Amino acid sequence: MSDRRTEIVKAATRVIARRGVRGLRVGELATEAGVSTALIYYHFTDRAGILRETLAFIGERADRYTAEPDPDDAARGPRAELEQALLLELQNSAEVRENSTAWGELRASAVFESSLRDDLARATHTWVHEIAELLGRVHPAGTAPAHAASAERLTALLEGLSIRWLSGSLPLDHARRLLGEAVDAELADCRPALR
Amino acid sequence: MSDRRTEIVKAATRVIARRGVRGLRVGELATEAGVSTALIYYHFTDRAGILRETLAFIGERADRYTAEPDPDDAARGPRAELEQALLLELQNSAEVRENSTAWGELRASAVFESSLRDDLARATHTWVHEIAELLGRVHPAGTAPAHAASAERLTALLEGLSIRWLSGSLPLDHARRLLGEAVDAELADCRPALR
DNA sequence: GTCTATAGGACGATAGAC
DNA sequence: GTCTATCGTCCTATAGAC
Repeated sequence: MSDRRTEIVKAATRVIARRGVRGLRVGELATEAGVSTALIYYHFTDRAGILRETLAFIGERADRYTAEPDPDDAARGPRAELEQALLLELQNSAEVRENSTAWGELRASAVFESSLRDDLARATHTWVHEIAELLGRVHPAGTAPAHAASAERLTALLEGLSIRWLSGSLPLDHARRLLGEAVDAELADCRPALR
Repeated sequence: MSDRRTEIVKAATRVIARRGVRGLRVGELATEAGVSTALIYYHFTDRAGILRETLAFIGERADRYTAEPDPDDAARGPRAELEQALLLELQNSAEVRENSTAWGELRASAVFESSLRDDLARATHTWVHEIAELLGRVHPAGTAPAHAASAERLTALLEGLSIRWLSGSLPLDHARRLLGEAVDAELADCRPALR
């Protein structure tokens, strides 16, 4: 991918984080990227093309967060790695906030645009799988299906807490605490056995 | 409120469930309601006015679901009432699906439109409070703060599972099972005591 | 590859008759 | 209260020069 294309995709991520997928205007994207609207159509054919590539970029970047743990966390063991992989997405840094916002928008848009659903389901599945694997390393006694279910609950909870945070219904530190407690509960493994 | 206004608000709920808050077109709403666009502006001033009243309607209707339990569930005790209050929102009936979709859109829109945030936070708080109260009746041994935290986790999880379902990343029966297990886990109360 | 300029259409909102 | 008709704006997409 050429540098220009990459620049435009990154600019699109910023605009989506600011205005939403459905608030993205090609003109505003052009200004953000410092190019003309015509150049954007030259590279991406149409608005749907911009969205498709940008959402793929967001999915990959979100994946990288969990797939490539911080070496410090890795050194502190799988438990720390797990907590970090989840809590990392509840942080008030510009990049994380941008990614969470864009990911939430991707999710919300897919409800009405079926063309996004396959990519989204795939990205979700990959993410859940990575968390399930971490759970397996923290808690080798548990079964694989139990870890899969825990991972699904934790990631869905994270998405729910994240959008509450971003929509102003839940302070960030409160969201982080709730998620931390949920991780503890999933690891406590005192729930009735597999149904 | 006049009959016509109510009709239009209900039509707007259907259009929002079909196209999203940001996909709502006044012309399409007019067709759906069987009136002219001019009449809509006569009743609601502008597009924002339509949205404001419709989102208030959605909030109230969602609230009614949990606030007015099915008499059968109430008779089977608070535990059944709690499970129903939560699982009720994961159902493939037209009305529930419509409400879940519209609620999710309201949530997602509030990330970018601060004018919606106050109403949304209030509605969320009311909902969490009702669930916390049910938890207190199921599990009188627990403390109020613990019930509040459980209610926040369960409702946030429900929102996360709901949008995964609606966006095609999670089958409905799977979502229902994950939520049921989470309810069991919150009631098992084996997590480390209040932090 | 990148620009300026603009065509063409969609949409929010209003005017004015009834 | 309700309609038909339309205005003005914003936005996607393209034409054509460099």
